[in-house]
Amino acid sequence: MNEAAPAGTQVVAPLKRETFSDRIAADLRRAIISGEIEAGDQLREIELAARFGVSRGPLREALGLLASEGLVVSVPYTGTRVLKLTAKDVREIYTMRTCLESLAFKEIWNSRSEAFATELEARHKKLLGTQQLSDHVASSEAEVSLHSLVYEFCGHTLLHESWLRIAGRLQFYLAVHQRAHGRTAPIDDAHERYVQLALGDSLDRMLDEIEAHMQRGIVQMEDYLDG
Amino acid sequence: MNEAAPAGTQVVAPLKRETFSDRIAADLRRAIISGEIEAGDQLREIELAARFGVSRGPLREALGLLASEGLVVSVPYTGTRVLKLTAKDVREIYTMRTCLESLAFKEIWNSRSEAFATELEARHKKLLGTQQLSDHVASSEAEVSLHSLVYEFCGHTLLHESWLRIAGRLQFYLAVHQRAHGRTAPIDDAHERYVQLALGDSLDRMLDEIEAHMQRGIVQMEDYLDG
DNA sequence: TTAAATTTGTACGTATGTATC
DNA sequence: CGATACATACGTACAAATTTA
Repeated sequence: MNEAAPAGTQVVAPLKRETFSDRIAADLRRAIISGEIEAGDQLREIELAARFGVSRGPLREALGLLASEGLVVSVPYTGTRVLKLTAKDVREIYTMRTCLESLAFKEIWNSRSEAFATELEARHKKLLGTQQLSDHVASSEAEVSLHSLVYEFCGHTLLHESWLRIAGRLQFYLAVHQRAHGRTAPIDDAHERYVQLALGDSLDRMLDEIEAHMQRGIVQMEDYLDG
Repeated sequence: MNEAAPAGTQVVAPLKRETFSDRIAADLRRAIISGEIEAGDQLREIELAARFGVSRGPLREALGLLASEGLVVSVPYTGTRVLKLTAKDVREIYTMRTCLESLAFKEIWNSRSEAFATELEARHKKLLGTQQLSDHVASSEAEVSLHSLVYEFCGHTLLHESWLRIAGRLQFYLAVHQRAHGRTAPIDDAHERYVQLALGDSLDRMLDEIEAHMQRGIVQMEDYLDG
């Protein structure tokens, strides 16, 4: 997850050299989401340390980061494995999202800026682009990025932090789901109405849309499991 | 090669399932909440490693855990410091709680068990006990424990996980606040109505109570900052 | 600019828990 | 049940990178 600075909020701080752990965590995250490392696979410290050209210290640190995001599961003295999502997990992600995203829109509603609107439409456009290219990874990333915007702009640090913690799992699910589906997105554009209402003038209708949007996500998942 | 066991490693006690990191994280958490280590203090790795009789490895792991709970803040190459709560932080904790706890009660409402009721009253009783003893740490722990119950019973793993991530910060704030106040609790029992409605038959009234309960917490904090 | 303090990363050895034969 | 292989957990010492004074 990139800590995208909102448009207009120029980061003054000189780019700090990221630590090895951060770089490795990012690489591993990408490998997991892209499916290069499959769900349930064991992550061996020595093997990965060699692969990334670092020692076990930073690598363990990176695994710890991914574990705190829930993307991998560590059991003391036994090992670390890539998360295997269950239907219950996905359902929980969606009910959680409904809760968090509703709060985010309540917080931001009366202070939505021009930059917010511009960036929202930009990310929507980007999402539509990736969907046509059938790039599962880019598409899932774009979808998460679109929904991230409200958290980035709402000014609620703790809420944003909580979102980042489940965003990785969501993107993981989206990528897996889309790969299994063989297509990159729902047939119709599920985000057209979302963007429109987010920039509209009725908070209540937006909150209803969030609820409905998430409900559609759950139904889609359950249909996939049955079919 | 070590010919004899170095002085620092007399920890020959048989390892239980708990790793060193977990034990140290728990010890540090307690030290921070109790005020033994003050807000803003720097946590030096070698110093702490010596204090707990472990090497840097497990200690860094423990710091990573606390950082993921938000109780300490790490900056690469500069150090790790104990969280210093701002008024905004506390406000965010309470709005977040409103959001999460409402969801928890919605989830559990139609499946509240007898065990849930029993345990809720037990924890309420325990809270009242600690408040009379003027034990700030125990009191803050008991209050967090009371509110934890619904998350433990609602069956929503992700929600419970999200709660645990902010529970530490909440307890930290409660302990600090109560120490500064010189008393352990609000003058009236703020949880009487909470428990009563949680076991009642109106979800809507419970949700209203959660909102009001959190609002009281915010007001109390702001009064304290002004006075 | 230099120097000190601290964190970060590397290397290798030992200890311990888990799993499997 | 025991032996063994394997991976993680932990210890120590040293080198490198970064920030601060």
